[in-house]
Amino acid sequence: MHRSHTCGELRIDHVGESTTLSGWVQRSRDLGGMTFVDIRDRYGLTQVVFNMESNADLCEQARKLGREFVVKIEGTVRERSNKNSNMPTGDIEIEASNLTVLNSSKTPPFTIEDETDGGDELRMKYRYLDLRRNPVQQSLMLRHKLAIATRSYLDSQGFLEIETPYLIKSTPEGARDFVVPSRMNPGEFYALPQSPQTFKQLLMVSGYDRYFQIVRCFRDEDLRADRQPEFTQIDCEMAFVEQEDILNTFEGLTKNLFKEVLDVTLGDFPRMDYAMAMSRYGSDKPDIRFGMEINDISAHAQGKGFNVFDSAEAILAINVEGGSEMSRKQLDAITNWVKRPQIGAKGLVYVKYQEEGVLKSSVDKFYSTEDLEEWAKACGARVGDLLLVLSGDLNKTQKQIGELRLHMANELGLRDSKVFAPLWVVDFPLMEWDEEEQRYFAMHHPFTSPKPEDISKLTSATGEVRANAYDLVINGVEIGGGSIRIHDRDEQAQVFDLLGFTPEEAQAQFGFLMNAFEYGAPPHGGIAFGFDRLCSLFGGSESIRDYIAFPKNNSGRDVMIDAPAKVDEAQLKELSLKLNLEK
RNA sequence: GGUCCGGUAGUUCAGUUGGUUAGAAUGCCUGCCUGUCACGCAGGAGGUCGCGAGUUCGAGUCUCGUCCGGACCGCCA
Repeated sequence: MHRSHTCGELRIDHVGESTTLSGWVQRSRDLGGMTFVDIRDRYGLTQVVFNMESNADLCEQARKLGREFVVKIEGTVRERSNKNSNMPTGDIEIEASNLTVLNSSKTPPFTIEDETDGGDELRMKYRYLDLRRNPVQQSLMLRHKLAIATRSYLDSQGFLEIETPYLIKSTPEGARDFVVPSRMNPGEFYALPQSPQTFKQLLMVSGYDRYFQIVRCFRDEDLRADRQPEFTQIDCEMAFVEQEDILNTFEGLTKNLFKEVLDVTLGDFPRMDYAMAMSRYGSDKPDIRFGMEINDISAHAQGKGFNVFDSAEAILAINVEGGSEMSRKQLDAITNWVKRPQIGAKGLVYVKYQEEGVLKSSVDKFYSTEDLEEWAKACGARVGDLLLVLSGDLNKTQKQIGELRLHMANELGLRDSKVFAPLWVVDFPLMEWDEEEQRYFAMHHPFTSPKPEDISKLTSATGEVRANAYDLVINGVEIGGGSIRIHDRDEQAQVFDLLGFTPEEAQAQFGFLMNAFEYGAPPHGGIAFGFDRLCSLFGGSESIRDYIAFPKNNSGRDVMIDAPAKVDEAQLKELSLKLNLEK
């Protein structure tokens, strides 16, 4: 037996008991006559004491222990004379009677502590050591709790977890596929699923009317802090439902997870249509933890001789409460921020509401105090506030000022990770026009149904058709998204047609689905939650990598195992593949 | 495909206008120390300044290229 207790469980009540602990040496303190060694496992930390007086040999052995040695300690639980209230086991210590080194360790390249001295790169290379650190273990435990709570809740609601294949077929729509060559079918490839979308719809056709799966998905696109090439979804689908049923069901799941895992009680989620989200927040995933909404002041700002505004399609402003004290330097910094290529604004106009009747702006030459008061009124600004104004093309300016809104909120500390503001964004457009390719693309995916009242516009005003699609947004993060699907063959064929598929292409790519619709497909719809993002939201971190045991780096590499890697010639030959590495 | 930031001791970083032997903290090693818990004290070892060219009397420092890491834009139905 290597242990009778974990390193996190012994308390004052255990005093006098004999115990066996196994774990890693966190740190040792050699005081000459006695040596303290802290032993760590994922449950906690326990102090072991060795004394020259009572057992000199053992104490000598203990002095030789290095960090991260794996040891087995046999001894007696004793009350400490000097207690440490900072640790749960701080009232007791183990007086060792025996010490076994189960394995030695090289000195790790970084310290295995909460505040490690290791940088990201090194920690990823030695991820197995990073995973020993308490904050990382806490993150993975949080992930586990969320997964268990999800399964438990959905099970209680009658959902079945059903696995779908990972080796499927590549499709042209959507993200790039990861592709897997087939040895037995030379020249042919599987693709890894971007989501189990079509399979879960087929399960609906098959009558499994409540399905879910915590499932890995794959997309061969560039990475971000919140985007990995393989990621996990809580993928769900229901039959015989309308949008309202889905929203209620998964609002229920979300509330339950917050209650179970964080003990946070959420009220009912507000609903906001896409058009309003864009006009008020400049984003389809608004952060509504704070106000600072976007105001259109075009009516007040045009026709006064300021050419930049007069020639703009839209003039949009946000009101930064209490911002009128900002220095020239601060305002210049904000101006530079919006002018960065990533934002791409040409410039920034500001108005400081300094006192009643005193408004100072960067465009005083063109606007009177009365004009500026009009703006302030339109934005609900009061004395002490600051207006920030961007102008230009409506869609672009909306997004830019939406970004500025988030930037200012970050600067002002308005985005508290302990506060949760969920909402449903609904009524997304069905399709978006792509200038480059001169065709429509499905905004959600091609299986999304149009709103019945907009179906008449499908061919005449395609871009105006709204979809039965919805996103769950929390704190400006898209946590989930879904739709009521098309379940009628002809309607699905029409949508493929609008997306530029020939009937033959549609049949070749998605014939299996459309054929299935001919055999009694029930009305159905669903949603998928980004599970990694949900974890990071619950854990209060920006990066999902903290919640993935073995994540990929910025370039999609696993630096620990050094993947991807070349395969040898024989392997290529077996797969009937030849490399063409010219650029 | 693009923009920006970074790469100096095991690690995290500093390094002025281009100028003597490249520093700090921490970790590591040695010694001392009986109540520490970031123990303390004393001493020591540890460097291809990512790599390659160039400018210069002289490059960690400037220029170009390249590799690696990070953030972002495009992309992500």
